[in-house]
Amino acid sequence: MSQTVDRALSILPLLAEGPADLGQVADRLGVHKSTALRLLRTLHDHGMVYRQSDQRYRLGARLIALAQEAMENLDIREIAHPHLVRLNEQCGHTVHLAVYEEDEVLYIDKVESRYPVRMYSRIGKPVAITVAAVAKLLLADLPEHERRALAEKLDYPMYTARSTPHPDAFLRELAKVREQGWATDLGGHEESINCVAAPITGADGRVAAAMSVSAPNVVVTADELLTLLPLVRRTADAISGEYSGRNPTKDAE
Amino acid sequence: MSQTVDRALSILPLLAEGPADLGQVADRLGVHKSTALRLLRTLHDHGMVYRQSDQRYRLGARLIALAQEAMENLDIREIAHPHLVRLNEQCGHTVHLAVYEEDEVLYIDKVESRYPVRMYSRIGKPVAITVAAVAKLLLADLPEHERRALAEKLDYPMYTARSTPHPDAFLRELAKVREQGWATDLGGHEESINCVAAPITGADGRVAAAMSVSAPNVVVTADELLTLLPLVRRTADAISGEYSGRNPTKDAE
DNA sequence: AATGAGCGTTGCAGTGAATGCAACACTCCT
DNA sequence: AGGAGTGTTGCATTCACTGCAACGCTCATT
Repeated sequence: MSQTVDRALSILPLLAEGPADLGQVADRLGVHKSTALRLLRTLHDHGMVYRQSDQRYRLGARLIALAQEAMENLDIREIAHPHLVRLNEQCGHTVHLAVYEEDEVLYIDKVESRYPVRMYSRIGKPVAITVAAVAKLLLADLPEHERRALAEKLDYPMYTARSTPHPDAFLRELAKVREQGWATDLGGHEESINCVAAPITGADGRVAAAMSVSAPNVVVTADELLTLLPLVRRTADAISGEYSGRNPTKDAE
Repeated sequence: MSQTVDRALSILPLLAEGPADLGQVADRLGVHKSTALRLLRTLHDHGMVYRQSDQRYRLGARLIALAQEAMENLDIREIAHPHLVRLNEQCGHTVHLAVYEEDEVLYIDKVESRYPVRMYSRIGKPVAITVAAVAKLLLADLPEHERRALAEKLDYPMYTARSTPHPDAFLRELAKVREQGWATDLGGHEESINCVAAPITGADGRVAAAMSVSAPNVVVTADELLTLLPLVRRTADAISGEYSGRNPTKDAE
């Protein structure tokens, strides 16, 4: 809506790919160098971009700090964290918490596996939306038309042979997930990694977040992992209860 | 420099404090509601802010994702991480990695203590700049005038009785740190937590990052923690060597 | 039901802020 | 020295942003 701001903000994802100099930024924005310079200067004043010693620009520290605050303000995270830790203590595997927002699913918390073999993922990283178990739960709860529209719009990268190949398959999977109230990803993202996930619901019954337990084949088989499902669901329900205010929040934890 | 962008970016820290509605944003920016609306819309289109169900705005998922990418692009982090993990395995305490950028010091990596008592800190969070051991190292390396200017500009919150009280004390501490090549924080941020830190230098000899080991009194005394100093310095030097390209980067780790 | 307050939203006219240009400063090659 | 490639600045033009005022909507209140 606002041309100037639009252009300025377009610079950020561009720099996220890697540092760029003034000319490159101007080119990719399709504006004159001087225009790009002034936009970058404004971003710089706000700490959103940083000028490194070779004069090129990259994303700045303030951006990271802001994102940090943004995450801390997500109160579901606060509530869920101790539960995730407890679950991790019980099963030993990696535990994730994710939320959906505007066509993206994001990990917002993680408790690392206690086993030496860990999976790669990072808090703040967008999830592989077409295959991740948590993504399925979050998308399955969208209103019908929104879900369809999103499914059509997405890319369906074939991470592995078991990745969701196309919108139809995805929508069928979502229907199933919606039906059963939990989800899995059995090697759909990385060949040797399986996940089981359960939804966390708010006071209105909508799915507010999703959590999962992930483990590589070398540690437990998919079948063994599935035996954890009741535990995962109980944990998710406990978080739901607290989040929706059914259980009074306990100060001492 | 650019009014519109300036205003738009000013909205972000404002929302970082917590969700706000249109009127509040407009007031705090000192602009008309319609102006604020259009700025927010643009931010929204870029996923930088999110409109929650009660219509209020908060920071959005894209911001978090961008910050994530920004951190992954910091190659010093990539290089340092395995060293930090190894150090953690050796001593068991919390290990931090921090960088300085435009008047701020930011934690960019962290390996959690293996002891049950952990300290609070988060990747991406700005460091308590006047007391943290890593901050001292990073600031001690600034050019004289810049260091003075910054020292004058900072706030000096008295987190504890041992916090740095004022610019003079801070500058003296920085001089000492610069001299000895390592730094400590003995209860200056939290009464019961001590840190030892060492600098990581780049090819040009400047301090590019700093790392620290932190532990609460209940686990080890300050004196015991200080015995780890040689180990911390060796680790920092190893990272420095790799970062500055003196040691060829080993693919197999 | 009707009233009104408190929001967010939209069209519009005026104007000031952003734009692109061209000239300049600077560094790094050859 | 010359020249190519940067980033930077001043300036005139104009177009995009602004503030206003009117509208629509939801919620309380009577």
